[in-house]
Amino acid sequence: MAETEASARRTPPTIKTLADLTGYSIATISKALRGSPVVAQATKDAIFKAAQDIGYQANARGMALRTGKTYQAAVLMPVTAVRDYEWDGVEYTQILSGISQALEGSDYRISVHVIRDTQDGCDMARRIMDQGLADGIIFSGILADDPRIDLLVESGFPFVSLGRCRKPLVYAHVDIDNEWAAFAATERLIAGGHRRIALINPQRPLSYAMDRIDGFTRAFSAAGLETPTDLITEGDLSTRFGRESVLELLQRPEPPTAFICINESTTLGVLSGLGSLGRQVGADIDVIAYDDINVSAYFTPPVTTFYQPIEVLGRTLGQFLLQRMAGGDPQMLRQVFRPTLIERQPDNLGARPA
Amino acid sequence: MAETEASARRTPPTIKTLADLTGYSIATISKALRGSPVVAQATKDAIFKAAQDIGYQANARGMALRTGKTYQAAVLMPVTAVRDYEWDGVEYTQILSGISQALEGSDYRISVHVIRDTQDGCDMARRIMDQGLADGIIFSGILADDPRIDLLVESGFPFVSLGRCRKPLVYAHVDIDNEWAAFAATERLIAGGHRRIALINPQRPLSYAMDRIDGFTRAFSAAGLETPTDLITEGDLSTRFGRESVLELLQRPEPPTAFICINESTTLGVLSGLGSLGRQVGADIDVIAYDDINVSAYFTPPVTTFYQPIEVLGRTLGQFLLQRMAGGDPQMLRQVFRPTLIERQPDNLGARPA
DNA sequence: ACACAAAATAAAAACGATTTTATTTCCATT
DNA sequence: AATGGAAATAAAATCGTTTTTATTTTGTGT
Repeated sequence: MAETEASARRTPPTIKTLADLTGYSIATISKALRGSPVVAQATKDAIFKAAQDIGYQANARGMALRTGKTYQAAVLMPVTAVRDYEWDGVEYTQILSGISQALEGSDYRISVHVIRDTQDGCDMARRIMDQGLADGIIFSGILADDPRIDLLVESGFPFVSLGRCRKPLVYAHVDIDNEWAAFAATERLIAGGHRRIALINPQRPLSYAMDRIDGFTRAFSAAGLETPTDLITEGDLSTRFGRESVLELLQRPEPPTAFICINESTTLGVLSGLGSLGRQVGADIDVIAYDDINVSAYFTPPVTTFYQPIEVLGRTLGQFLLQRMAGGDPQMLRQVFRPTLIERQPDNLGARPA
Repeated sequence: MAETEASARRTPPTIKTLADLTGYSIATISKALRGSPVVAQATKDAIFKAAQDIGYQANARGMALRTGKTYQAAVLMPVTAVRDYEWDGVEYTQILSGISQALEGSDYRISVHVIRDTQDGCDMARRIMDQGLADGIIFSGILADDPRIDLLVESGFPFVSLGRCRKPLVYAHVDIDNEWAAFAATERLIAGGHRRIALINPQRPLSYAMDRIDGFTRAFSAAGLETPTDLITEGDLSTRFGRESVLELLQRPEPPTAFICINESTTLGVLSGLGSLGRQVGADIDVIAYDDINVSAYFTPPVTTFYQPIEVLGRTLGQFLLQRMAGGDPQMLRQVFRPTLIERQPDNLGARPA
C-alpha cells in the first residue's frame, strides 16, 4: 500500500506545468523566473506566486543542457596512497565545510574528486574542463611548478588554489604565509638560544615546502648564523614520518635541540619519538608546530603553535570561486593568511644553552 | 596569442558530429555506443572507431536530461557546529577516499553535501530525491530512530547508511559491530580486575551510542556484576569532551579505574586529562580505545585499541551503493565489521586490584 | 482615429542525448 | 515474381530549460 502510494508520486512540476496553470507561455515563465526586465511586473508577481504555490523547482538538468552550466564546484581532494599508518588529509573535512559555507545560498553544489597525485590532479582538471563536469575548480597541494595552474590559467577556466606556485602568474588563490611562519618560528627558537634547529618539512616539490625553507633560512641569516640545512627533513606529512625523523636526527653526532613541525600529524609523531627516547619537551628540547586543526593543546605536553583556522581558508576559497565564476578579476582574488602564535609551554626558551 | 588560441577551442564533438562523420543517423550512433543488439556488428565497430578517433565523450547533461539519471552519488557529510576546539570528522576524508575507490571505473561521481544536524540531513535527502540531484545517497551518523532512513526506505530511493537504526527495516548498510566491540573491551577490563569502568560515549540518540551501552552492560551482566551506569558520559566526540570527562570523573568519590573511549579524538582528550592529573596510563589506570584512523600508536603511551580501517567501510559503502543503484536487493547489501584488537600496552591488566 | 513605436507575450529553435516509431533493405518462402 | 517478415537504419519525438525570433497588445503623438 505505502509503496504503491510512494511510487505513484506524480512527476514534479515543470515550467510547462506553470505555463498551463497561469496561461502564459513557457518563454514568459522562464523569463519571469529569471527576473528578466522584459516581462511586466504584474505578470512576474503572478508567476512567482504560482511557482511558490506548486513548489516549482527548476530542473537542473534541463538548465544545464541549455546553458552549459553545471552549477557544480569541483574540489580536488588529495588522498595519498593508502598506507596503514596514515593520519592524512584530516583537515580536508574542514576545508570542505568552509567551502560549503561559502556556497550556501548560491545555486552551486560541491563535487569532490579524489586524486592520488599531481598527475592525477592534472588529468582530472582537464577532464572537468573538457567534459564540462563543473563550472569551477578548487585544489590544493600546489607544487612550486604546478602543471594544473599553467593549464587552467591558460584556458581561463575559473579556479582557486589553496597555495601558490612560484611562477609569476595571476590567478585566484588563498594561502598561508609559510615563509613568514617559518621565519617567525625559527627566529623565536634562535632567540631562545637554539642553534641546532630541525625543520620537519614536506617534500620539496611542494611550493610551501620551499617557502618554509626560505623562512627558516632567512631567520638564520638575519641572526648572522649559518642555516643547519642538514637538519631539514623531507617526507610525507604522516605521523610516522615525524616519529622517524626524530629517532634519526637525535642519534646524530650533532643532534638538534629544537624541532619545527609542519602540521599536527608530524607533531604527534615527533612527540611520540621524543617520548620514547625519554626526552622532555620544554625541558631539554623545544617544539614549535604548525597547527591545522587546533588539537595541539591536548598533546602532552601542549605544544606552542602557529594556528590558522582552516575553515576560514575554506570559506575564502569558496567565496573566491563564486566571484571567479561570476567573472571576477583574479587579480583581486588573492589572500595570504598569517597564522597566529599560540604559546602553550611556559616560555622558557633561552634559558638553556644551545 | 596563446589566449586567443585557447579561447578559439572548437566545441567538443557531439553525437551529431559522429553522425555526419560516419554517415549514420544519430539514433544509430546512440544505440551503437550503448551496445544495443539491434545495430549490426560491423556498424558498431565503425562507429566505435570513429568515436575513438575524434575523442568523443558523451555529454553528461544531455544524457542526464533524457534519462533522468545524474550519475552522481551524494554523500551527506556531517560537520558539527563550528567550535574552536574541534577535531571532528577527521575520518571523513578516508570515507570519501574509500567511496571514491569503489566508484572508480563506474560513471558515477561524488557530490558532497555538508549537513549540520539530522534535520538538515533529512531536508537534504528530500531535496536530493525531489530535485533529482543524485541517483543515490550515502550518509552516516544514524540515530536509533532516524527519519532519513524512514523517508528513504519508504520512497525506495537507493541509499546506503554507515550505521544502522534500531527499527527492523530492510535497507543497505555498513556498520561496525559496536555492541560487540564495547562488550569485548569491557570484558577485557573486567578480566583485568577493573570494576569501575568509565564509558566515554557519544550522545544517546545516536544508534551506536546505544549499541555500545548494550555491549558495556552485557559484559557486566555476563560477569555477574552490576553495570556502573554512573560512569557513562555522553557528549560530542571532541577532544575537549574526552578531557573534561576525565577531569570530572576522577574527582568523584568513587572514581573509575579504567576508560573506554569511543574514538581517537576523545582518547587524546582522555590522555591529556590523565596527564594533567599526573595519572599514569598502564600503571594506575587503563584505557582502551576505538581507533578510527590508526594514530593511537603514537599517543603517549600508545593505547590499546579496537581498530577498523575506515577506508574499508568507505569502499564497501561505495560498492553497495553501486549495486543498489543498479537495482540490487538491499537485503543482500548489509555488512557489519568487527574491529580487531590491537594490544599496545604491556598487557598487565588484572595485576592491580579494582 | 491612425499610424508607429514600444512593451508584452507567444512561438519556435536550440542544447545533446535516448527512445519510440517509421522506413528501407535483404532474404527466404510460396 | 510477389509476399512476408526480420534485420538494419533513419526519422521524429522527447526530456526541461533558455534564447532567439515573431507576433500581438498597448500607449503615444498627431
